[in-house]
Amino acid sequence: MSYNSNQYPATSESDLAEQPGIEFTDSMFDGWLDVNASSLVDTVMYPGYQWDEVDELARNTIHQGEPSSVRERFAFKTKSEVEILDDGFKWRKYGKKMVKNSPNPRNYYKCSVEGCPVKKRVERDRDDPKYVITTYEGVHTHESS
DNA sequence: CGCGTTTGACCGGCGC
DNA sequence: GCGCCGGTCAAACGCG
Repeated sequence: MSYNSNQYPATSESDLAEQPGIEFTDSMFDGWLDVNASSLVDTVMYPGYQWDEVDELARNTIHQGEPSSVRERFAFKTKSEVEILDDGFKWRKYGKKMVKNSPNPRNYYKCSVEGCPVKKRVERDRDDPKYVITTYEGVHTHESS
């Protein structure tokens, strides 16, 4: 599969809106925005919520998805002081880069479970530093620890 | 020792 | 090619 590097990973709300195959609805700010489940890129936004306000079902959806519509990649953002959100998995940081046109670094993490291919990256919204943008990639090959 | 972080090097894709 | 840019590697280091 291939991705457009100009549009992924999303680093702001407008970037998300520009991703191909994504259709936004008026319910964007009501909770999960589940878009175009058949797309390779599922994008979910959860603006303005603290991580611990995200309900259990939503958290599970983040990491496992439905077998019939596996979520390969998606991004969401939360209003948060801290960037390390406890999502129930163990992560090992393996990189940190400054990104163009943003004063904030992007951090790269990989799931520490042997053989599990899942990665995530975390960065602050360049337009509104109160938000943390988290992008997950892949599906765990195991249960959360 | 075992595991996680830090950090500069390295690499591949792409536009010019 | 060459340089920019984003992503990854890995050696050194930190810490329980």
